[in-house]
Amino acid sequence: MTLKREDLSQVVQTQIKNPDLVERRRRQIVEAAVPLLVKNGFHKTTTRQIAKAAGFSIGTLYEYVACKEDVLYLVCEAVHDQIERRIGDVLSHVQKGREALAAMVREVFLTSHRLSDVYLLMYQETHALPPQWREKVLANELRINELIHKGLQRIAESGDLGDLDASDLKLLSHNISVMAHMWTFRRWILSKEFTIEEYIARQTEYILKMVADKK
Amino acid sequence: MTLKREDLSQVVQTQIKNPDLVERRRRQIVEAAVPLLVKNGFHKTTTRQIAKAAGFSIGTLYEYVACKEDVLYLVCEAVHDQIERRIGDVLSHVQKGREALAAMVREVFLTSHRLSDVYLLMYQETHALPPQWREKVLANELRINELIHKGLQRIAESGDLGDLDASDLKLLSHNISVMAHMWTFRRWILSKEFTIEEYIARQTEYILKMVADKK
DNA sequence: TATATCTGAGCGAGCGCTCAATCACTCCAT
DNA sequence: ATGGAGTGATTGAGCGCTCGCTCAGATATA
Repeated sequence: MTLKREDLSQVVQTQIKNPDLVERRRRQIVEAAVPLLVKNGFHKTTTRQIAKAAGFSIGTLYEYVACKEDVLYLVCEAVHDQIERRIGDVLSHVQKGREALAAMVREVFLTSHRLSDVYLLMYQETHALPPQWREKVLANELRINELIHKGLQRIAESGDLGDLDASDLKLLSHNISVMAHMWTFRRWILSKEFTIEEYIARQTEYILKMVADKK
Repeated sequence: MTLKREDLSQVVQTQIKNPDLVERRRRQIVEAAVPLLVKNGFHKTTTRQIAKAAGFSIGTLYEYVACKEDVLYLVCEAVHDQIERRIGDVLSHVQKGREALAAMVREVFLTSHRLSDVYLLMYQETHALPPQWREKVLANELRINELIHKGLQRIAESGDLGDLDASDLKLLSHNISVMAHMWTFRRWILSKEFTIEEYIARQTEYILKMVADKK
């Protein structure tokens, strides 16, 4: 579910009348901001830098954004949007059984891998957001987890995953998310031992063990 | 292994002659800084606030610390120190077999739980440190993981954990760490479903499955 | 002409850090 | 005993600078 224009403008204020322009400029802002934020962090990145990288003046930046935090929020929204779409796609044609689980895990891990820079950024800088938006970002994270959870449920219904109750499935979905994020946080050490593919293969084995029958 | 006075003063500069005083004042600084940093983050916390909370003036603060980042570094050192000591203690009289593993896991999780505020802080603010010290902090994190790894090795040697090769044990130790940290990052949602004890119990089960024999 | 959008010099607040002055304490010459 | 010189530690007003944000005017568009 993409965040619609009206939703956005309710949250992030602007004086500009043309909604298409707002959307276009905000995309520019996000695209310009991401590499800067990833490289220097939120606090060391200046609004002037962002404006310059986006190709217009600070004055203009502040026509599309009410404060610096808005930029971070727009970035978070955009990223979660992208993640949700990717994982949602894979889940939409999910099979049954253990191979399906493996496929889902693979996609979650790869998505996390591809977006690891921004993911790290989000983990580190979310707390710089005003409370209201921090909650929105957390809710987004939760929605992604809900996708994984749904996938697990559907796979579990097919029967060959061992007897797992509802809260098992919930906890397992978080475990999968976090094991995926682990590559983001610990790549500096893990990549000395494994490639991303090896990492996925190993972790998939462990996940399959976790969902196996009790002895 | 506690950081010795000489080691510290090599890293964090000071003009003060009396080493005991340096140690005492720095303890004060850390104790005063932690709650402020946890609550407001590194960038929103002022050096004046820290000095005031520690009970002396900014001037004095800067006699024991060369820059604001030093404070964060001292905090990280202190926390890692504490974690390492706790986990080290438990591992020093570790038994054999699966109960030993459960006991170790329990301690790692509880330690992570007790220090979750500061742990979150470290994850979020480490990148504000100068590169040289960020590396030192990462190295500390690695040393803690090494402890868990050693524990796993010793337990695995007793034989009833399934056939795990060296890199299995390494990856598993990271999994244990990260599952412990998960409680820090996702307490806001996990605690709706589980108490910390329930969480530990469930995750221990999963971990035991992960180290079990292949079918 | 009227409206929408863009510009960037400049404002003002806040913050890290300094340093001249002060205080506290020791020790020795008287 | 005591004055005072020397040393180490503390103080906090204030400097210098950065950065988020504004707004009066310029520019484009219809």
